[in-house]
Amino acid sequence: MDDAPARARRPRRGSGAVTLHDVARLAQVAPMTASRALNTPARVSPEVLARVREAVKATGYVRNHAAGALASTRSRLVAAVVPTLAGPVFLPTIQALTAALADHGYQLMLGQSGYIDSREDALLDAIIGRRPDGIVLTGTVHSPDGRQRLQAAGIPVVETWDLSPEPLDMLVGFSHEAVGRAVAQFLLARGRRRLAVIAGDDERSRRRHEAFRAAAAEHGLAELAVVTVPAPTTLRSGRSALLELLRRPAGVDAVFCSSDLLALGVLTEARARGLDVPGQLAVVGFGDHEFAADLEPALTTVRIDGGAIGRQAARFIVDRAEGREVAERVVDVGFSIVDRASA
Amino acid sequence: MDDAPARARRPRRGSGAVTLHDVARLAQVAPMTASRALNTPARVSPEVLARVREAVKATGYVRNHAAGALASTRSRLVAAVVPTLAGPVFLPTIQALTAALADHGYQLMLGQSGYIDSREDALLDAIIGRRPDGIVLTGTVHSPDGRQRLQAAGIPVVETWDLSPEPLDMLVGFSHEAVGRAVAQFLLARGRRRLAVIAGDDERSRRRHEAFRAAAAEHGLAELAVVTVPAPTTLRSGRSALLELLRRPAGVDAVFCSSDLLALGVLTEARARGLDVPGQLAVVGFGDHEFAADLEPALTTVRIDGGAIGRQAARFIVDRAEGREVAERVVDVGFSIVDRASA
DNA sequence: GTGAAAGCGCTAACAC
DNA sequence: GTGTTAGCGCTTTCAC
Repeated sequence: MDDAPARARRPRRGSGAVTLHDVARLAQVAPMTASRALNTPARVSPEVLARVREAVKATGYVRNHAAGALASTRSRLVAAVVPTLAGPVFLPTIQALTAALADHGYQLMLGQSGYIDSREDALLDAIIGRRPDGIVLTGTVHSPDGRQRLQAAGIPVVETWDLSPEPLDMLVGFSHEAVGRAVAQFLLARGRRRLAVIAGDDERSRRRHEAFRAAAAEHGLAELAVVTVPAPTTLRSGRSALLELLRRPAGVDAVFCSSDLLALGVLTEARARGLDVPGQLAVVGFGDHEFAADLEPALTTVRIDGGAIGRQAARFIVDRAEGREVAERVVDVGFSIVDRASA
Repeated sequence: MDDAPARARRPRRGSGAVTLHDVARLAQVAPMTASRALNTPARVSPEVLARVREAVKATGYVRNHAAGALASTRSRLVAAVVPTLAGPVFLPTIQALTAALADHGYQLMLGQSGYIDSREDALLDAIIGRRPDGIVLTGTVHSPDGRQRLQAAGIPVVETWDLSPEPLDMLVGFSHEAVGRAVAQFLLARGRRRLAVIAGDDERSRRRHEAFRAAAAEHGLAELAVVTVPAPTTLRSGRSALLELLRRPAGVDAVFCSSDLLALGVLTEARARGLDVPGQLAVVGFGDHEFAADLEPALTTVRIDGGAIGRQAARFIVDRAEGREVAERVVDVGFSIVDRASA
């Protein structure tokens, strides 16, 4: 008695799934009322609410978010872009972000920008096309065109893991320069003089070791041994980097590695060559990866609270999406040097 | 001269962004033609194609996938569910999956099911609500209700990292039982007799070590020392598990760990106590994590090609989404024991 | 508190 | 090859 005759005229499209209309009909209310019962239960009478809920159960209805997103221009989808998932660095952030968003009914879309700029732009377009309620960037958008498109899209953006001077929009991170300086001072204070750096060839670790170098120079140390390894960093490159360092005639008594994995490589290679850590060589990592505390010797490293970054990013996005203007758009989560046995 | 007067009557809704209509108007074609120019360029005349492309550039148009999804009932969104991102086990799979899907214009949605069943069901609903073109499960859906809803939704499902006897739909994995047997035989063939297992307390590693135990029993070994550690496994729990093993009076000359991280913990603790590996203790890991080859001693482990699992899962989903029926719904990617120094 | 009407931006189906 | 029409399933707006 409903749309059966209409169906004869036109072939059925759509998914064939239960719709809100079906629920509404069963509950004997208007579709709009059913919608309200699900979204703002407080604005609906208890009896109607009960009937609708029953109908939902009876039909096995699951809302179609795509339709809702189209009508309301709120997708409750948040995109996260990482350079790559390979390094473990961003994992805690992504994990916390996913969880925090889920708590508010938001879902995470993941994109890997890789190291090719053209892919990054394509990814950005794919993301914007989905009209997410927010975009979380771990890593930077390189192309000016990409940055421009992001701004034009009017989607809230959170940049993370950095404290760039000109944020696109919102920002949660820490100062890589401050890390570099702090580690240099830490090592200097312990009497180390022949400093070295093993750094991934990415922008941020470059900035850390530049600051490290500058701080060392201020203390009268001219020479800094630097080995650059390709990102993402691995245990293997840590091993071979130490080998390279040891070949240098000047010698080395402290290494600052741009990741804990690299540091583990250094530890491994040092042991293989009978080099005493920290006696002959102090080793400092970066990230305070879960395994750092339990290494032999326990790894001195720079602790970054990746989870906090993810949670703050989620807060930023959700606040914006719910229409709350965020007062402070930049959050510095800081860092700390965890002083363990290796240095 | 177009809809300006209409706008006066009703307040403007929508996002205010450039729509396909705007592009079509500028290119002087019907919206449908503009749509075709973007989706099936081959079915449009070269001149029209050029005009549309120009209009896209001029306006900075980015398609609204949500609208497209609603109209076409194809979201080009694929959901992936992992128990947690914490362990590094599924990373290569997720990474390969994300990349392979992106190559075909699909985007990944990530969900963490955690270890709570109610959260899993909520997650499933959130996912189904987005009407993804496919769902990739790493780990199992536990609740019968959840499995039921998944099937009812009619969304292609790929279960991974396992070879369950009753797949929901499609499957790509390997046999955990076969792994357990193979490792037991490997160790037995090398003359090890006092076998031990350090296993995460998840379903699969339980099945690996059950098979391991059975194979050992077949060879006349009655006793098997087992230490169970909470998932996700860590280096620390590897260290303390070895400690516990060493306390047993029977002694141990070989350990099969349910992850490489656990094995690294065992290696670390063994060294701290002056225990020779592989002389006094053979150590076998699981996963062939990137660092395994470069440990000291290099870790003998079970290699699983996580990337291949991800790529095959992507192939399954994309094939289905494009309407190609997949002939073989189950793919066994197998495994291999990488024979290195630690055993 | 509830309902009717009018789209959100796109594409399937059918003509021409 | 191109255009017209009619929705996809939901929510906004406005009236009651």
